[in-house]
Amino acid sequence: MPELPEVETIRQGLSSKLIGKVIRKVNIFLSKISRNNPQKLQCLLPGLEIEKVDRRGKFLILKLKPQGFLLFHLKMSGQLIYLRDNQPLAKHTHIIFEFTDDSQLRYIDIRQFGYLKYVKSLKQAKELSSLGPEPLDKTFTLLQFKNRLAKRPRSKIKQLLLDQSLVSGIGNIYADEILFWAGINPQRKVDSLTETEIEKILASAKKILKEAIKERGTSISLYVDHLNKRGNYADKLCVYGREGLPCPKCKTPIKKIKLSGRGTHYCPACQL
DNA sequence: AGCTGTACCTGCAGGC
DNA sequence: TGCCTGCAGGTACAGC
Repeated sequence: MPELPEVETIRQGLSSKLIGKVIRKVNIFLSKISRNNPQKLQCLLPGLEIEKVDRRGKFLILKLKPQGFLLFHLKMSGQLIYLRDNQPLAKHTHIIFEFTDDSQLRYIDIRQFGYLKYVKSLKQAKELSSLGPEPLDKTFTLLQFKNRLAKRPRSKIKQLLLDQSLVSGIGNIYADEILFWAGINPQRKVDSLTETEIEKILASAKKILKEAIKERGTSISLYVDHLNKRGNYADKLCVYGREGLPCPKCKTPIKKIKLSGRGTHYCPACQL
């Protein structure tokens, strides 16, 4: 479910709640969610303090004091919910972090694809080292984007927007929306794109991701923030999930195709 | 190297 | 009502 704007919304929310909290106890109900030995993790975490809440691509990172990091990947259906006190267990609650002030952080995941991993140093996290640049980073420029795309000239543009090693954080919803705003057909091969078109795609990516963060993410079905609240960007989607509905620009019905295994939505008239 | 299909899970919508 | 199929915001891996 969560792409960059959703994970960023959760990061901001958790940052306002978790900094300074000290872990008292960790309950792991479904051991496969933990990439570390669950018993070891349950021994190691109590007493550590949350120093900072970061995000890299679609990873959420809790920086711990005096040392260590907790990495979360929410994959399709993971949720991180903060609670002031003990509450009835939601179905599919797999991990509970209890803090010394009795508040809790719960990891909930219907499809069980997501995971948690503890590392002493971020250098040990190979899933982070293979990530491409942050699209909203000021240092991510047209030149850099162009050079990265140029390494895969025969690939389809949508496939590359989804490739986390090329640029991190974009998923299926925002890839479709980005290409709509750029007026580019998702099936276009990179070597057919002009410099102006690549520039439009980059500008569109920055604009849409920023707007989606402002709207606190997109809730189609499962996504909620750290307080169980839905995001508002679903109302602003132009193509994703709108097969057969009129294009907001030209009223042509939105088309849905399958592209590298993913549902792909676009306007056949506006996106050339 | 880079593509495709499959696997990992549960839940839901749609067709019959 | 219920059974069956396909699909879902992600990614890793096998096999070509």
